[in-house]
Amino acid sequence: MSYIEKKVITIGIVSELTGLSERQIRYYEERQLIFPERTAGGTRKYSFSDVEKLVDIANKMEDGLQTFEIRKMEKKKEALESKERNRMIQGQLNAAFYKNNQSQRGNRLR
Amino acid sequence: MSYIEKKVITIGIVSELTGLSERQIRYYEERQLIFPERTAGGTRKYSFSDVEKLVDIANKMEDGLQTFEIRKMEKKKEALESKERNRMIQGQLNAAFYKNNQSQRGNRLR
DNA sequence: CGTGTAAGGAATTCTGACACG
DNA sequence: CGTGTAAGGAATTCTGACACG
Repeated sequence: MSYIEKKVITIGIVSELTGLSERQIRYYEERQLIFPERTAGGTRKYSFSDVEKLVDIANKMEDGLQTFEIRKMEKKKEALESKERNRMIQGQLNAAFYKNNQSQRGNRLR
Repeated sequence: MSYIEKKVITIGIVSELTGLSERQIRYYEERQLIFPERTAGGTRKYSFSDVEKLVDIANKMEDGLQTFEIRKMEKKKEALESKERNRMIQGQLNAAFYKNNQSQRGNRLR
């Protein structure tokens, strides 16, 4: 896993990095917009990726969006990405199948 | 500045990431092997780069090196890098000077 | 709905010191 | 020299609640 995804930053630092209050950051978690991990003691840990997402959320909030709308946009984006992944896997399968077919045919010709 | 250099990780997390005790991590700072930043309240903040350096230090300590030896190796490495930087800058200057000379000569020939 | 705040408690971190080998 | 540990205090974070609009 790359550094950008590693959950290692505590909420105070995230607050400084994003300019958001800790209250806001916790609230966006309550609304299922971000998903920090926890230490054994219960302290939240965020990744740089989370920080980026929070900045994005902050921008959308400024645009007057509500948390549930941002949540929806997020889910839609994930659905698109999942579809794209499937399309690529399908492409690989097709390519492999085609290649396999070609070699089968070659065998038959000899 | 890239994420890897940003000082955002507290000592507890660094301890988990490196497997070193907090005591060890603080001691290596005392011996000038790492240089965390501080929050306004005085809490140490480390970067992923620091984490990597700590793992490297841990390996060297296992090899029986003493902190001052590791410190020396570090300084030597920095000196080499500085030299290399200078060499590259000199190279760029030479190239620019040569190019300038060529165009000067071209002007003279016409 | 989204955010500030005061409250009380728990987890985290800090420093300086003593101990051991 | 390098590290563990107990001590006391300060900074940080946590939750649940009340407030406002």
